[in-house]
Amino acid sequence: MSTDDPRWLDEDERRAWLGLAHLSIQLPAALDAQLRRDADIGHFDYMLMAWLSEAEGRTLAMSEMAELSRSSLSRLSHAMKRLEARGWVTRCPDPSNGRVTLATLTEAGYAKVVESAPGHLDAVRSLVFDQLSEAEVTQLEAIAGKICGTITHQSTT
Amino acid sequence: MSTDDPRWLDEDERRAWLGLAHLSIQLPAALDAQLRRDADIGHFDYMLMAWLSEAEGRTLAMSEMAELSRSSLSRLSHAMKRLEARGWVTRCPDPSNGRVTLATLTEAGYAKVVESAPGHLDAVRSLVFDQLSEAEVTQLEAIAGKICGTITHQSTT
DNA sequence: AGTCTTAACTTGAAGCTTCAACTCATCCTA
DNA sequence: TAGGATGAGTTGAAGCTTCAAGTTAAGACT
Repeated sequence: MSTDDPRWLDEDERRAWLGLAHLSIQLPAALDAQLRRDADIGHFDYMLMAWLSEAEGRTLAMSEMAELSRSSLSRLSHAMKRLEARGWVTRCPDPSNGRVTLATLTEAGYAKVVESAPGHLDAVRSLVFDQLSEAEVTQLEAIAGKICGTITHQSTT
Repeated sequence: MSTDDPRWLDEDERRAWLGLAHLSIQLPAALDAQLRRDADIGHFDYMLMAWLSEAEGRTLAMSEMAELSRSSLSRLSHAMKRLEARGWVTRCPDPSNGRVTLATLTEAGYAKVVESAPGHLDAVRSLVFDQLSEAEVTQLEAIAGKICGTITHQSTT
């Protein structure tokens, strides 16, 4: 793939790259820290429960969750084992398709989400959206969409 | 911090948030995968060597590297131990200040960076900058800068 | 029916990160 | 100048993620 004379980044690109690199380290770390400190749960695990809480019957198939959370099935499976051990979700085989596993949020799990959502939302607001203009929010969506779209395409190709 | 009636995200914000969340999962994973596959090294470890390769005398203090890479000293220390074991860096106490440790890239380490840089650069180009207009590059820098600035401030405050 | 392949997970080990505790050096202050 | 505080870094254990291998179920082919 690489040529003998790669096109290096120009000054603008370099600065943007540094910014993006820092962003993708610091933002997840900050959100994770908030949730761990205030709710004793990691960001990934929280997101899983949040997805479940919004789903029909608070239930989703493992593979649906893997897509939503952009994670491997393996990572998801380990995470769900943790959540199951804490009594926040249950898993059972889908009666209509034996190789699908359905995960359901328990009452306790739902309560946990409801309890920790405001603090998390505050963090997202104050770190991200309070800092950006409306225009920047739109730009951010476009930029993220383009990059993620490319990644998804490249790995399937 | 959280009020009883948090301000939820509106539709635009929600989409932007989803995009940003996916971006900060997928982009690091994609870059890490490229480097691991093509150069048998992780993205974080690679970045450390890249920083060193650009520094005066290919040498930096551990704490300088921690700032540059936005990582904890602990994470850095473990990573440097890996790189040291592979013969790519050396560490020694700063003669002029006994509590500073200076890390230096070895010849082998420099060669490793030179060898793997083009492939990594290609990935960054094709995933990020080939997808964005000049305007978007500028926007990205501004957006990332604002968010990271806030995070840095909040944790020091 | 019997075998082959693929899909949807699960598991255990290895690797990386985080956290808390510790060491050692330097600075400050009385 | 002794004693405490702070700064820089290391270490080991615990937790999380990734990777490779294994399991079970559903189609597909013969």
